[in-house]
Amino acid sequence: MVTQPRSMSKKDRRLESERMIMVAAEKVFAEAGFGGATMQLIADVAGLPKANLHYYFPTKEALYRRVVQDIFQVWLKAADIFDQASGPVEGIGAYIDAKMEISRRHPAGSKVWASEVMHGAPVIQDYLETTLEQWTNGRITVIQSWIDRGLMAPIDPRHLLYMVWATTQHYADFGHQIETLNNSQPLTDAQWQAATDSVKMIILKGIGAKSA
Amino acid sequence: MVTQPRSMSKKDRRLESERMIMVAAEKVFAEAGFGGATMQLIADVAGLPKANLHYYFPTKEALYRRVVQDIFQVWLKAADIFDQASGPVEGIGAYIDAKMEISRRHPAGSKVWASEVMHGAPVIQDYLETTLEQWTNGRITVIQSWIDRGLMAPIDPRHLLYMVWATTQHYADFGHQIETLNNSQPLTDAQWQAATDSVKMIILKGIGAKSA
DNA sequence: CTTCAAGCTGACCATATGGTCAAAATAAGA
DNA sequence: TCTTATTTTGACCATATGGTCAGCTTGAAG
Repeated sequence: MVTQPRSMSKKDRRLESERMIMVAAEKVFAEAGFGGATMQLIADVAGLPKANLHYYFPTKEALYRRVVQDIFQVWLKAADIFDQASGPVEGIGAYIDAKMEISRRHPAGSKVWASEVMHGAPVIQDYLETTLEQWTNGRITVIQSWIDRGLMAPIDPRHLLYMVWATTQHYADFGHQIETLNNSQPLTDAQWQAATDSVKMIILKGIGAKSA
Repeated sequence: MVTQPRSMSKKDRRLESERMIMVAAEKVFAEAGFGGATMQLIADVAGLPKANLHYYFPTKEALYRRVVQDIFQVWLKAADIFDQASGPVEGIGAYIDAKMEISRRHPAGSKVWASEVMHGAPVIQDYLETTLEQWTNGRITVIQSWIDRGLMAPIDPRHLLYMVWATTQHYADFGHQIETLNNSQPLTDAQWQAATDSVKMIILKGIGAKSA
C-alpha cells in the first residue's frame, strides 16, 4: 500500500503499523461485516503479510474490538459540544452538525458501529451499559433542564436523542442507498449542507427550540 | 423446531418447508450477518438437516436473496398508506405508524435490509435503482404537491423521507442499544406508543404539517 | 398393490480461513 | 563490529463451511 518512511524509530513504526492495520480493518469490517471480513483481505488492504497482523493483534476479534473502541471514542468526543451550549438551538444544532460531519468523514466507522449494535453488541456490551448509559443520562438531564426553563417543548429527551442519532447516522450507514437515489452520485458539498440544514430545521422546529 | 402436520399435500409441505427455512434464515442473517451466518445454524433453527436447505435453495446466496426480496415487499406494501392520504398529517403520520409497527413486529427483517444496504446492496442493487427509485420519486411528487398547496413548509421531500426511514428503522436496527438504555428491558406497549408519538409529533411539527 | 416422481438426509469433499511457528531480516546498544 | 531484542514473513496446520450425491423414504396416481 504505502511504503513506510525509513527514518522512524521502532516505537513510531509500531504505532504506524498498528494505525495502518486499524484503518484497513475498519474499512474491511465496514464493507463485509465481522463475519465476512477476512484477515487476508485486511492484510492486503494494509499492504502487509497476514502473519504481520497477528504479530500486532493476536486474533481477529482483538483487532475488531480495537476498531470498535476507537470509533466509540470519536463518538463520545463529538458529544462534548452539547455541554457548552446555553440552549437547545445551540446545543442540539451543534451536535447535529458534529454528527453529520462524522457521518461524512467517517462513514466506515459508523457502519462498523451499527453492525456491532445490530448483532447484539457482542464486544462492546459493557460500554453500552456503562459509558453510553452515563453519557445518555447526562444529556437527558441537560435537555430536561431546557424543557423546565421553557426553552423547548416537553419532548421525551430519550426519543429526541434517538432521533438525532438515527437521522445523522443514516447518512453514513445508508449512504449507498442515498447515493443510488441521487443518480448514483455521491452527495456534493452543497447537498451535504442541505441535508444538514434540513435535519436541523425539522428537529429544532419540531421540538419548538428557543435560543437561550 | 415445529413438527409439520401430517395432513398436507406435497405442494403445501413444500411451501411450509420453504417458509420455515425463510423464517429461520431471516433470524440468523439478522443476528450474524450474511458472512457470519452458516447454513448449519439456519438448518438447526429451522429444525431440518442442512442438506434439506440445499434441496429448496441451491445456495446460501439464493436463500439470502429470497429473504431480502421478501422484506422489500413488506416495506413497499406499508407505503401504500401514503397515497390514500389527503395531506401530510394523515399521510406521513400513518406512514410513521406503519413503519414503527414494522420495526416492532419485523425487527429481524429490518436488520437484514440495513445490513444489505450497508454492505453496498450486493444482491438488491437493481431494486434500489428501479423499484425503490420509482417509489421514492412518486412520494416526492406527493409531498411536493402538499408543499405547493401550503399544507406544509418547503422542506426538501427527499430529506424528509430519509428522516422517516432513519428514525423508524432505528427502533429495529438499534433495538439492542435502545433496550440496553431501557434498563435492559424490551420496550413496553406504552413505551412503543410513546416512541411513535414522539417521532410523529416532532416530525409533523417540524415540517409545519397542516391537515388538508 | 405397484410404480415412479418428489422429497429427504447422512456421509462426504474441496476449499477458505484463523491462527502458528521457525527462521530470516532489521535495528538498537555496547 | 558484535550481540541481542524486536520485527517480519513464507510455509504450514487444524478446523469450519458451503455444497454434493447416492441412496432411502414417502405419497399420489393408475
